[in-house]
Amino acid sequence: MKNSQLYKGSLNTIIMKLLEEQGRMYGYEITQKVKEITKGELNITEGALYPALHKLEAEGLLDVEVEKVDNRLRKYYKLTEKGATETVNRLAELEEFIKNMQTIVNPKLSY
Amino acid sequence: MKNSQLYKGSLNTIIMKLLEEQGRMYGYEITQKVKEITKGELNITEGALYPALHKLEAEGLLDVEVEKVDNRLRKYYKLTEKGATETVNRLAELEEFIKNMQTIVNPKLSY
DNA sequence: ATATATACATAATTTTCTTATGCATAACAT
DNA sequence: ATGTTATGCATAAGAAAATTATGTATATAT
Repeated sequence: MKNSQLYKGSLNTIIMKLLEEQGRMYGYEITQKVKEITKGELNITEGALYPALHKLEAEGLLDVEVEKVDNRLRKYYKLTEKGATETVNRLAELEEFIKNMQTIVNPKLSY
Repeated sequence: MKNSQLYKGSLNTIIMKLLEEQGRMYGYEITQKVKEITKGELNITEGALYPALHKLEAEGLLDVEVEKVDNRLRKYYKLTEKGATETVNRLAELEEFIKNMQTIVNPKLSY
């Protein structure tokens, strides 16, 4: 990812959320999309991304379609049915996580 | 921590924030405080906490004072000057992280 | 020609956590 | 009195997830 180790553990959720929103994406596209959304702050490294995609596929949460565009290979990923269900859970967990972290950072705002 | 791996990488920031706020705390107290703040959702395990405290101390970010209370040992930790400075940076990173994650989860709300 | 962008992949290592275990005292319930 | 829960620290083995460093290959811009 980047310097801040806070992103550790959030990569799978990020991937799944983007796929839920975009329908289907290929690896490189995901890295660019995240960079764009976070204004360059979060850079997903290939060494983290590709193994993560492979694992999600192995778990049956993603499906792959290989296509050749401009003579270059692209592997398009999309959520399976199981993956879509799981995404809902992960996003709920993420919201809880964010809420908890905000409570820790700013205890005065939570009541 | 708990089930959700999202908390990976956030333990150091949590410890430092609490110490900034509370002045000084001992390990067990930190686990209880976090449990209380998050209404039982986040349980810091000893296997994660103590090595983290030792590392922060080794990095010169924390100081320790050992005290005996009720015939039981307590190791009170507090931020060093270096630790206090670093805490400011880590909290800024945390706020950026939260903002970025919220943007990813809910892109419509960011403009 | 050379660098940058696009597009995938994996291997070695590091970081961080979980799980399991160990020691010891205090408080509480039966 | 005896067992369980709470308090308080610690470390070791293993798993999970990342970083860093490579490797391959095509396209595009300078």
